[in-house]
Parts: sequence; structure tokens; C-alpha cells
Amino acid sequence: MDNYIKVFKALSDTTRLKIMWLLMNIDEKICVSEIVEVLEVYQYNVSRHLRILKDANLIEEVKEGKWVFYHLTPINTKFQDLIQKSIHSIPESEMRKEMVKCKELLALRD
Amino acid sequence: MDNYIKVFKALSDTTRLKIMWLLMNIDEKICVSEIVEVLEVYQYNVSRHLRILKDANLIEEVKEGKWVFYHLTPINTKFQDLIQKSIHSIPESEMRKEMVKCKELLALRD
DNA sequence: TAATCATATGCGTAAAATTGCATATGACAA
DNA sequence: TTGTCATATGCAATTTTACGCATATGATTA
Repeated sequence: MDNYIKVFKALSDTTRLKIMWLLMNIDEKICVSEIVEVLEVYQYNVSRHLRILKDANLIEEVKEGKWVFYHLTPINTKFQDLIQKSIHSIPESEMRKEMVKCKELLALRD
Repeated sequence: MDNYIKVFKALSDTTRLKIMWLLMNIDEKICVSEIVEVLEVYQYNVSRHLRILKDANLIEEVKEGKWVFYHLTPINTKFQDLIQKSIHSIPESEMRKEMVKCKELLALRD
């Protein structure tokens, strides 16, 4: 039961749920400093929250030079699938501000 | 976002997740003292956990004489639906002991 | 009405999670 | 190799959550 608890616990924090929502709704991996800017949370806290999501097997990291990008863990189980879908079902209206900021940032990437 | 957080927080405790799993998997409402017996948790703690699930809108109560029965909240939103399904997808093997005990108890009800 | 059964809650404590600050690590650029 | 940028982490303080114990509430039965 512990692994399921770990997932729900990982999702029961605003910053972490927002990170997951963004990863579900933009179809891109995203790096730590981008999350910092979009969510307006201190870098050290973003790092910590990402760790918790990773430990719950919700996200994975890819290192690229100085940067560490994060993306959703590919779906392996029915449970994972339904959890991802449940996050996806959270309406964009809950994330309007962050979504605007995120799109702006991604547009400027290159 | 707070209501979504509240749901995930409510589910991130073993006792509460087990209660939800039981409610999903038996097709019955169940009363406090039955949960106490099935999960082997003190009555006062079961009551408190039930309150948290109720406050998260996951369950509802029905009073019948001395007893208070709890059942799942009927599905209103896509999110609720997916959350319920995700709990349902937790394999019975995680709950074998509790499920046996629960079925025994329900069989003795009348 | 008193005793009893089922459930809920106030209060203090223990344990866990989150944060801020300082700083470490690791990669790249000058 | 030194400096800078991106990310991670140790530690202490704070906040939140869970628990045990005692007891309250509310309904039923004797």
C-alpha cells in the first residue's frame, strides 16, 4: 500500500500538483529554473518538490549540460494512468496564470 | 486548487486509503464500528479519518439509529470519477486480510 | 430515568512535512 | 583554473498532521 500512499502524498501539495499539471498540459519536458519562474517558488524548494515527485515515480529527470529537465514517467500501470488522467482533468481555469507564463517562457526557448 | 489538494491529502494516509478501497470494493455502506473491526484502528481514530474523507467530499454519511454509515459520494465530476477509479485499480492483494475480514463481518450482519 | 452502546471531539504530545538560509556540487565559459 | 550559472542539500525553525487518553454527545434499551 505504501507506494500508493507515496503517490497521493506527493500530489497533496500545491507546488507539486501544479508541476504535475504543467507537465501533463504542455507536451514538453521542463527544467528547474523554468518551473521556478512559472510558479514563483524558490529554486531550492522546487528542487525539493521535484525530488518528492521523482521518489513517488511520477516524474523522471534528464540531464542536459547545466540543466536538469523533468518529464512525466511513462505509464506502466492502470493506477498511474488513472492518476495522470485525474490530474489532467483539473480544469485549466485553476492554472490560468501559470499556464500563460509557462507558454510565454516556452516560446522564448530558442 | 485547494479542493484537489484536499482530496489527495485525504487519500495520503493508510487508514483512509483502505477505507476508500473497501467502500469501492464492497458494494455497501459500512458503519464506523465495522471499520474499526476490519482495520484494527481505534474507534476515535476511525471517526477522525472519516471526517477528513467527508471534508474532502469523498464520502457521505447516513445516520441510522445509533449507527452512522458511510458510503462513497456519488460521482459529480470527471476528477472524482478518475480518483475513484484509481483507488479501484489498487489490487486486492494489497488488501487481502482486510477484505476477508470485511466479507466475514458483512455476512454476519443480519 | 438510568444504563448502555455507537460515535465524535478537546487537549496535549509526538512525529512528519515544509520552509528559509547557507552552502555544496557539477557543468560550462572566460 | 577561476568564475559563473543551474541545481541540490544540510541544518534549524516552523507548521501540519496523527495519535492517545479522557470525555462528550446522541440514540437505544432496561
